[in-house]
Amino acid sequence: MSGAVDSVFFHVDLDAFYASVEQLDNPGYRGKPVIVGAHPDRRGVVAACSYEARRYGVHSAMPAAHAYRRCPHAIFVPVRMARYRELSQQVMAVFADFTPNLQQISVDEAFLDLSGTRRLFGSPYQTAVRLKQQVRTQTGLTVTVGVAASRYIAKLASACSKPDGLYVVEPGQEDRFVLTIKLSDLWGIGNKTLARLEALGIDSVAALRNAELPFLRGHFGESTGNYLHQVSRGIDPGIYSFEARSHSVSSETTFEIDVSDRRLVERTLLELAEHVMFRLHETRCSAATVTIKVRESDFQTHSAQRGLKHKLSSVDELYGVACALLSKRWDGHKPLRLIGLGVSGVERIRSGETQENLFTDETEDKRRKVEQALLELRRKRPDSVAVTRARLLPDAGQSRQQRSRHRPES
DNA sequence: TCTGGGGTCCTAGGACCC
DNA sequence: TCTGGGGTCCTAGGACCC
Repeated sequence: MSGAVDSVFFHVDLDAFYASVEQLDNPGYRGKPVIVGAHPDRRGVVAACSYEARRYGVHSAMPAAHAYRRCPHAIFVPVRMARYRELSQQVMAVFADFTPNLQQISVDEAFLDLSGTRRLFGSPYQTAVRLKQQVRTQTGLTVTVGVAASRYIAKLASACSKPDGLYVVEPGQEDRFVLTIKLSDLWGIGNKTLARLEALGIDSVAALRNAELPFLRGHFGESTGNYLHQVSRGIDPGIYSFEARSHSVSSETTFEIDVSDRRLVERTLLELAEHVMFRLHETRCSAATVTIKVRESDFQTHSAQRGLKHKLSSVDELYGVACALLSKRWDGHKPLRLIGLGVSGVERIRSGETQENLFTDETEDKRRKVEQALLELRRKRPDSVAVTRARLLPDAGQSRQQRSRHRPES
């Protein structure tokens, strides 16, 4: 498999992606501070911002109200995820012209395995220059490319040369390269770990490298200890595997004002159940573990989870489990800031798997068909209110018992 | 300053079994 | 009686990333 050919990985990152798309689509925004995310009057944070906004100290994950104080003349725009996905696909298509070994890890970044392409494309540097040009001419966007013999180092290399950058770490230089990186810029070291490291007198990559492995394992556990030991030496800890395993699907809502009205909380939970279940149907997946999450006014967050003996088959079932879990974690009075619902252990429904196996109950089977029809209808007419369940409409003042007997309309 | 939404992975304790 | 030790599964919470 390997051996003769040196590995070459690109990590390619779209610069200030959401904000750049807004500037691309709205020429009037170019050269100005653009902040994508929540409206400053409302609860929420900055999802992305242009480099012009960063000069005022604005950064992603900052509360929108805070960003407004720092940069009141900025252009605040909401997230347009569908548009970003569209452009993301165009960019990924450009990448695919360079290699079939393409690993997209989020909407705005990807790893490209370009091992063994030297004769075809020239040096990795030349290839990266051409890649940047092609993205720019075909989409109008700029990217930063990090090049290295491993994914982890390639990712660090792109991170330290943004925006519109290109950085090549030559093979064999990895351990020297990581010494130039700030400890806080190592991927996988967040604020908490940083603070704990500093409390131990470790405030640089060099200091981290001097720490013994048993010491790190003792303080941070086996996994994180190994991780810190490896990355401080420029060794790829191997976190980006291709393995297809079960995953999770979730949806959550932060209320504009904290809510203690049980009916409103349950109605929101039902909306979340619909959303999660539709996404499962859409991808022909199923799941058997349900988790709810509540966040109280003081930001204390709790969750409750239950594994089921069978795969979930309907919104009503998911909603039923969610309500049961909710009463475990919420007394029905304390104001809630957020409610969330998720499923895990999500797997593709195998094509050979008959519906009889999956849904023994005939009613369940029927219910699922209705739900799939609803999904289709929504896909064709996304704004359609007609197909919204009666329960979701305002003033659906039914008792919970009535609700549980309620069937999806057909 | 007042903290989104969508994910992944890890840890730790308790239950349960042999 | 006075009680080991290991393994696995489940659940809750936390750290981190984009």
